Amino acid sequence: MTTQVYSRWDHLTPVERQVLRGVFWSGAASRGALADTLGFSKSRLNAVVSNLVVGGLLQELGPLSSTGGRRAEHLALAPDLGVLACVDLGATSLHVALVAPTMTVLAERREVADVRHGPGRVMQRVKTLLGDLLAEQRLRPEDVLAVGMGVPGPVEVHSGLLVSPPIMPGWEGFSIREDLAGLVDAPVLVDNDVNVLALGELWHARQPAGDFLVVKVGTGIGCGIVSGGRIYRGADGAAGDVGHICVDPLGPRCHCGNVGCVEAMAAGPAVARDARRAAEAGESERLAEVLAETGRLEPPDVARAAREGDAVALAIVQRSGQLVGMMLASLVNFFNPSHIVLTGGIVGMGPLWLASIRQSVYGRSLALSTRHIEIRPSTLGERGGVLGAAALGLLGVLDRGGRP
Amino acid sequence: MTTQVYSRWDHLTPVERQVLRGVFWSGAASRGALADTLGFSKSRLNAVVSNLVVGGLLQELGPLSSTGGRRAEHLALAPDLGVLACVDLGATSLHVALVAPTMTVLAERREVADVRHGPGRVMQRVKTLLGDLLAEQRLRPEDVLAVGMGVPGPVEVHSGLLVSPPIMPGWEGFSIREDLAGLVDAPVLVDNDVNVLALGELWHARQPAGDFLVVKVGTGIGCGIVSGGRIYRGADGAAGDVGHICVDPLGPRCHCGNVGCVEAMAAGPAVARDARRAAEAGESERLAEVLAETGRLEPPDVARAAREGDAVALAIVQRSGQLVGMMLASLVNFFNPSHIVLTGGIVGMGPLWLASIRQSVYGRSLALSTRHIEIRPSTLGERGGVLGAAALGLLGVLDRGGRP
DNA sequence: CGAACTTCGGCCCTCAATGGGCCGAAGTTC
DNA sequence: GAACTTCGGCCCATTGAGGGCCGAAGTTCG
Repeated sequence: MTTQVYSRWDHLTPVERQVLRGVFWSGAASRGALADTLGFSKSRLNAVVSNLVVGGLLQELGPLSSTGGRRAEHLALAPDLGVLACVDLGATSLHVALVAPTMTVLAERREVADVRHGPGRVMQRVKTLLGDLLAEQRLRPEDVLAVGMGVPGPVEVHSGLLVSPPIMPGWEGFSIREDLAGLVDAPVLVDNDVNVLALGELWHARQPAGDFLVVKVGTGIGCGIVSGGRIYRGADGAAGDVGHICVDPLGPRCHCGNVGCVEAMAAGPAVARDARRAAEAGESERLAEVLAETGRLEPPDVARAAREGDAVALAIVQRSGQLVGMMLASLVNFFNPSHIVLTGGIVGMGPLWLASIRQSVYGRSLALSTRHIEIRPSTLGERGGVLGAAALGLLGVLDRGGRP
Repeated sequence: MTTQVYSRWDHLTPVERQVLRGVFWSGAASRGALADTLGFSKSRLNAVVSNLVVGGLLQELGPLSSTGGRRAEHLALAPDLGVLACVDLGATSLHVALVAPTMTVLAERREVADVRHGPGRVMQRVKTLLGDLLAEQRLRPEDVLAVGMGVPGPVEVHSGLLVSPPIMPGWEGFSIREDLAGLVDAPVLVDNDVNVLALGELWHARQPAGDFLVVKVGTGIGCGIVSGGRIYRGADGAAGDVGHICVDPLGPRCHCGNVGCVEAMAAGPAVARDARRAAEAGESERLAEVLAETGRLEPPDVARAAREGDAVALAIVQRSGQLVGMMLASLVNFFNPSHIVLTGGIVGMGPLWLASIRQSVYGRSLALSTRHIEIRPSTLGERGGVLGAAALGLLGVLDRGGRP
């Protein structure tokens, strides 16, 4: 496995890419199923597949279970193709992983980070961690097939440049692609973190189809949009910036300059702020205790207090859910998604918060169809980011040969 | 031109359909331009085109202007293919037209209608008007290539059935397709009126691409969504139902059961209601005069009073614009459209209303990109509906052979 | 005013790829 | 154990795609 790997991907024909995408999406694919899915004749498909098997891009994993006749051969992306280097950068966290083309996490590192420290310090950690993981897996930089990375701000996907990230001062115009070029000689795909999460959910659904939303509520609030099975980025790549949707014309002023932004009223910092205020004002003994004992009061602490019966904490949790739900109700009426996936640190607040969101959304969704919309936490959990980044990197190579 | 026309369309190959779609979208197309657009070699394209010309589906309209060498032949859809029967049904209006495949309106009728009279009475008028127009143009029912129709409520596009239309009692489950089957033996394509308007705008932009919104403000408020150059309908076909987005948690109760719906506070009836209230309360002499003189007080009347300096009328117009703008601001943050097209009766209120909308949207759009979003009235004017319906019918035939 | 250059459309010919048919292998259901 | 299904591999005729070439029609120079 040398640099030839990269060039091998680079010289794939469009049809070969199409077949590999088919294998990626279908998961456990046989030749027959692929031919049906892609609308190929079995001759054509077989010609392409055998070529890819010989070339080492596809592997046969033995027979699948029978459906009444001879068992089909299980096709999968070859693991010795290389690995996907995946980075999930949050506002306050960094998650780096190596993922096989079969979407298995081979190794990972998670640590606290702060994007406000600027690209220099953060990217240094990214490179160090990636290097450590590669060494741990006895892999060389040439073995990296593609790099996928999610960042907590808008990205000009084509160039991979960050554009005016409000919570990422100092990153404006920074080229992650260029920065990582020294580490690995592979395509670098960068996108907004919610888009990356949405891609992860899309992969998890095992089909490049559907219309749904992935909403991340943490330090800020963002939304990944899947329309027709594809990530929707909007006319300028700024779609999904829902944190500054107004949910209360009489609400408090947000740092963006407007009033009543949902992010300023219901995201993590707002919950923490309200809880601290209640604790300090003596409105809630329970919250005051936690603050005194631990010195901090984070959303999960507030949720715990609410579950344990603290009325003030419960009101704060419900208020947050209600406001997020109001925003989501607008989106549901407009976009009519089949479901909404919730992620981000604040989802750790648990079922009370979720119930408030649901109540708020269902109460404001009038159409029969939208009344049954499913609102659930991500099943991918904390690995959603790196898995999405893996899908981003892999699809970047399969869609366009890594040229974003 | 007999029923063979329909069967001729029905037996087109996918490639032929693709070329015809290319001609439809490009407007004034030459062979070379088409080959480039579609990614065909000139041999391939020429083979298909000559076939279509011989078959009478395409026509050559003489040479285009030169670009430095021999002039290209102007290709267009043949007008003797048949006509598109187009119906634009509003909540209170009916617009029927015959349109040539080249998107020229051949004949039209417009009249007042009320969908609440139920499908029987309304569809009778539709059929009568279509029959009149056909007779006037000396066309037979067999000459109708397809029927396109927009209705003011959600439609299950595949079956052509109306689903739970709030302002269309009695239409639930009514099949327009079946109803019109007796009149013409051609594909019948039915969609929500805003989706039809969006299709009209898409055609007017001369390219099946882009991400934008078409917002209709009249009796209700609806929104047609164009995503990636295609009409986006959502998971259940209910997307764009923005009339019941909440813009004021303390607002008045809407007939839908919630409070603060933008439709209940800013659409035509709300403006009329506020104006009448102000007139009757003696707050505005000007409005009271109009009401006394004409016995009515419609949004355009209010706008006229505002332009003539009436402060109360101005406040009503601005309030409506402000509320619509607040809703649009949410959509802009979420969807990041390149522009927003406004249609519907209330657009007749003019520049004062538009200015309020713009001010409200720009004030709440924080991203640099979304600050420059263009908000403008439809350039298609009152014909937007039937032109969109024509595009719906024609594309229905070109996309899927009329099988919706 | 004419020669050189461009652009366009039609035609032909070669080459490749596509799809269908056929067969043997491997399982399942009686 | 026989009949039926399903799958993969192979072959081969046929189609259809692409490139090249030429003539026609215009434009831009000298």
